[in-house]
Amino acid sequence: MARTQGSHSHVTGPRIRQAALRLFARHGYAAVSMRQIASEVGLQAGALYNYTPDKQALLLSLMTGHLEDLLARSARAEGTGPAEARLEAFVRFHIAYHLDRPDEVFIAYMELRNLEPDHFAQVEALRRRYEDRLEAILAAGRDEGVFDVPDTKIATLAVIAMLTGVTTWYRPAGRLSADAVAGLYWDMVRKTVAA
Amino acid sequence: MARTQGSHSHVTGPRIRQAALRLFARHGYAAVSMRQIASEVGLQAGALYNYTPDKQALLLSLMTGHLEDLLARSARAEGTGPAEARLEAFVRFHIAYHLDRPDEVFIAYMELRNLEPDHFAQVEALRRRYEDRLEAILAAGRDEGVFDVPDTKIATLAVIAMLTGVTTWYRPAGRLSADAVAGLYWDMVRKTVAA
DNA sequence: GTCTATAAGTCGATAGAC
DNA sequence: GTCTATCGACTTATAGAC
Repeated sequence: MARTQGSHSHVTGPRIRQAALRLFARHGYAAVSMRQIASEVGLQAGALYNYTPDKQALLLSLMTGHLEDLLARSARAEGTGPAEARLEAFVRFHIAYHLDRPDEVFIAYMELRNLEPDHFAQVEALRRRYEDRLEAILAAGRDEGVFDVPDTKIATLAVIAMLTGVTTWYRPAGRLSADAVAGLYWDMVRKTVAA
Repeated sequence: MARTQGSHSHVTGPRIRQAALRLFARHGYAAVSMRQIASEVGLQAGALYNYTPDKQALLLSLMTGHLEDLLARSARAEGTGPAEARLEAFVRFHIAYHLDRPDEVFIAYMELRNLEPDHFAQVEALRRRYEDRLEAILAAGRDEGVFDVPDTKIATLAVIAMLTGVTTWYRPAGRLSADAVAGLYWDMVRKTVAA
């Protein structure tokens, strides 16, 4: 039974992260001020510094949090079957996850250039690990003889770019459901790598 | 024989645009100040306003200039043959053009959210016209019976996303030439839409 | 066409009261 | 933990001298 304190740090922290995420995605990291974030949460700007050492650390934390979650969940979704089954699971997972978290996906890609060099390297390493998961599937399928992929690295980047592109146009109220979209993309990916 | 004037407006204007393009692509529109652009060209900030009414107009002009050039050149590259030949021409043109102008491509996509609503609509209309060119090719191929494309709109967006993705990883000094990359992508696109 | 100077406001971050 | 107040630096854009 934790004693009720005058503070709300356990709820304020997440609310700050959520507000920052939304504003960064909408207007861009450089265009959003700490005062705007604070105002969104109902605080004064100075109070934010109880939760983050500075604005840059807030951005970094949003990006690494997203990519670590992406990695952990993709591993669970992928399973251990034959390459084609793992590829289908990867495609359907990737689309569902990305359509569910458009803001996270957006800043993890668009705000890379606002990261200081050390932080950029950290984020790039996580992204690279995700790409490597897909490349391993393509290489396995080629070895099994079910995929024809002349260059697994290029094919990996091409497939990820194609799939991630859904976030630029998909709207929940649009003519296709997320599942229908995933089905169409899986058809295209399957043909792209088919032997 | 135009009289030599004390001014250099015919050369200063393009140099300002070039500096702005490079800086916007590198650091983002919101993170770049007019002073930085001026300094890059060897001017004081105030002098920039002889060439653009404000910072926003400079960004808009860079984006529309790029997209209008893209549209005009793609029309010439595409030709009038059968659908598969036009698709191959489109793919090879798109990759060559994008690898040649990474900064223009980057800001035309990344800085959309820094456009005022009217300007955003203007840029989106140009982008849409480019997408429509590809969709027309896919629809023609389906009618000819050489392509199997269940949803031409989705296929259009998927192919463009896949192709444009090259700009995020391609480096001229890398292991593959631009032509080799275009060949690999053409193989993948061909399979993606194949009947 | 470019300069200097300036207006009028915003920025990130900190200090200290409560 | 949050507030108010503030520092010093920076911002876009304009005015007027040359």
